[in-house]
Amino acid sequence: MSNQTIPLDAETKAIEMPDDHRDELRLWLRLLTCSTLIEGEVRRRLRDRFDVTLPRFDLMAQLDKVPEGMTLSDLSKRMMVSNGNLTSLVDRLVASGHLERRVSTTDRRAQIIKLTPAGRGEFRAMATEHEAWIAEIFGGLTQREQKDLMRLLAKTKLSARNAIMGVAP
Amino acid sequence: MSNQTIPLDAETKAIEMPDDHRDELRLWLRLLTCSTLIEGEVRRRLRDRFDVTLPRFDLMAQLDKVPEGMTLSDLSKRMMVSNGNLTSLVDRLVASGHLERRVSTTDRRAQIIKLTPAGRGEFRAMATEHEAWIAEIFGGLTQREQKDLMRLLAKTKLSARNAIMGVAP
DNA sequence: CACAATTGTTTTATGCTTAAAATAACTGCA
DNA sequence: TGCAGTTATTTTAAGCATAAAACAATTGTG
Repeated sequence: MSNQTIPLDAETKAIEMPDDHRDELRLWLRLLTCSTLIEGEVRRRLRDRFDVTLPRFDLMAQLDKVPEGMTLSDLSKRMMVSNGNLTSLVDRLVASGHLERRVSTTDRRAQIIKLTPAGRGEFRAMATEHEAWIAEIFGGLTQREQKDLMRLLAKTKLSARNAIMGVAP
Repeated sequence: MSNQTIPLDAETKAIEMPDDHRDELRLWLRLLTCSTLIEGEVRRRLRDRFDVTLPRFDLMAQLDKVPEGMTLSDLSKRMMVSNGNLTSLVDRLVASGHLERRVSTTDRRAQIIKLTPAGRGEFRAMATEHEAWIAEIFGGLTQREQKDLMRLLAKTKLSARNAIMGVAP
């Protein structure tokens, strides 16, 4: 398809370079670094403070938003993880008393998963601290910068989705 | 520590809200969504086009930058993964002929890992396509927007590092 | 030299993640 | 009704990831 870039080094742009995509690559690596850095710190704190993993926290966060609960399939769509993944995750959270599952009355294949009162209480406590951690982590940015970043990330998300889904021509 | 501004923008702010960090939370979730979305697509394409996983690609990318190779410890620092993690990853890539390991001449504990010529050739081919994918994914942003995003992410990285390490007072 | 501390790597136990295959229940329709 | 196709979930096999423990070799210091 494309002619590849001839990797002359950093400052030598005098010579022509048909497809230079290194700026985008740097941008992606920086985005990934930020994400990895923050995610790692959140994992660490959840573990140290509450002895909980991020996947379990995320799962409870989804359920907290929907008090009546939802099926495993709904949950897997919302969390953007595979269905099989959730089976064992939910199992463990049921075993620890955070979640409750009951078979749907209208569809015997499906199960409705929801937080137990205890699970909800525990989650809320964690969520409050979690929110403060995130505020601390982004504290070096001004309101204005946060707003700009938000906008640029929204645009990035759209751009990525188009590249992934294939943009309708 | 800091008194935060009370963001009076949305509709629900008549009632008092002592610590509202929801904007930062939204920002973090958006950053994470972008990162997850792009990473997932890169994984998918690496797998479909080259039958290689992202961790293996990343490992080879690090080694491609240093032709003389490096120790497992150096590699784990650069890749920000645990040492034990690399053991099996390197094993597999040695088995498939992409990597070569030899015991250091100066330190009998250490091993120098490097790409084989075949491994390097294969990696270069993958890297070229990979770079084009990333350019495609970020293609919806103007040069200006990319530059702004780069700057804001640099600042985010700094801010996060400060929160993590504990900023020197 | 001796030996404590450090450094480089592997092993172990545990958990998350996926894709693909298997199982079970539901739905639409001839 | 019967049955093909779809949908909900679980199982399986493989890989990635970590922390902590174990081991081995090196370094620094009295």
